[in-house]
Amino acid sequence: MEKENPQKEGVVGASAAAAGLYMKVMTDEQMELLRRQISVYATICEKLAEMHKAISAQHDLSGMKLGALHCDPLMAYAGHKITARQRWSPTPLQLQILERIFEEGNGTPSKQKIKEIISELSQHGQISETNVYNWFQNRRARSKRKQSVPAPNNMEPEVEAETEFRKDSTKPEDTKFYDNSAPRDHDVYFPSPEVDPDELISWSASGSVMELQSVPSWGGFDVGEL
Amino acid sequence: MEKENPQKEGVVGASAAAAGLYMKVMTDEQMELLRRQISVYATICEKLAEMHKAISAQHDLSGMKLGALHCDPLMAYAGHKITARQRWSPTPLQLQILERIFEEGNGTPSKQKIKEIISELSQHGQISETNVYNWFQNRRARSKRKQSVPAPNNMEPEVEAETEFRKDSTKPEDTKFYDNSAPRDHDVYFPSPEVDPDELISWSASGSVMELQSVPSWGGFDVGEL
DNA sequence: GCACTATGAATGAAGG
DNA sequence: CCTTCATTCATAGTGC
Repeated sequence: MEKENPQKEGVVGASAAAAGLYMKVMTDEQMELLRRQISVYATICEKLAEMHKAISAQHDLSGMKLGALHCDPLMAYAGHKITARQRWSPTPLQLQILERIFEEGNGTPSKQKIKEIISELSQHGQISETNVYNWFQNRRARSKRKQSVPAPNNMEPEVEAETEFRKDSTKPEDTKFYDNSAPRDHDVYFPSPEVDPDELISWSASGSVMELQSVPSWGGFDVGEL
Repeated sequence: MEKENPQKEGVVGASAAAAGLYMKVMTDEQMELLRRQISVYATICEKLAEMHKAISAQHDLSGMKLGALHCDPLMAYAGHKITARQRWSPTPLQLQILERIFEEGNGTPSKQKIKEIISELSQHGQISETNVYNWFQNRRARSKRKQSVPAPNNMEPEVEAETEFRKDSTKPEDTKFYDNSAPRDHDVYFPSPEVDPDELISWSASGSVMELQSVPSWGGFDVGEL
């Protein structure tokens, strides 16, 4: 309730930036893409969980009906939970394709194009033309707003006390910035759960998990701790 | 404090975008996003390690409790509290102003109004246009709903169990793509729709975790430029 | 501590 | 295209 310390946050951010702690170049698009990718990762993880459960079940009972029973919590993914969702939502794969097409500079979603896209996307799940159309519309509008970040010429020497205001102005259109109540600085990047490094080493040695995507930018972070 | 005209920034941003090369230092916002994502990543790693361990152990001991124990948290990984990501919350003062504006019959929060509101609210704490926008949107939707709900008398008994119990609160942030997609093939995120437990065992035994799935989409990760 | 609630935020869809 | 609505997700705060 006492989150009335916006100014402070701004100062902190400024000092941190000045320290060169997180000076990274990355566009919003890239950020978004990264987010999507990791999202896929999360999904995969869940899927793995399901598999694991299946394996476990296999050891006990070889019955096939176990599928429904054991994966009950995960049935959400399996699909049809009683009634169909009223709202369409792209599957990760579809999303991938859509993103790709979107980035291809094919800014104009023409009817013809949509038809093609549809035929491709329908391979990965149910989809309709309106879905695609809407998606592109929304995507475009969104990315338009996303473009509002620190303007380049903001790198003026005077970055002192004015920082908070500058921040405000740097994200005019859309800022899902949740400072306001961020007394702590950005020292803690991620929780780094109590994972035994040994375990991680075991699998990381046999199969390179983390490297598969090879996100160079991550090098700037303490990912090595993982 | 309108000395900072958001519009000005917008123009600047536009020109930068027009240049087609909007390289910029990461904002706190971006930083937050990235941190969060990495957090998820870290969590996933942990879970993967656990699972791997569980599976390995299972080969030796027939005890199922181990597997179950490890599996549960895996599915519930969604609980990822990740890092402290504070979402914006209006300060009491801001809230007052917002409420007042809302009651003023200013039911339609147009872009221009938002800008005005912003410049006023920013004096009392960090805030962005999106925050204001969302606030009004939510506010309106909420009051609208509150009105229709208290009259269930005439309402037809919606026997839809569709509203599933979301109390499980263990929903991953990425479950947005529930289903709705493929009754016939929901291999959405995975190359193989119906995964054979046998295959899983094979890879789990070999140790290479990520290779098995060979997520095609990931190959397209266009972050090479990053 | 876990479950519930309130609410900020994301996004698909519709309207103009 | 741009704006708006509706639905849903995620999380912070709160009560058991």
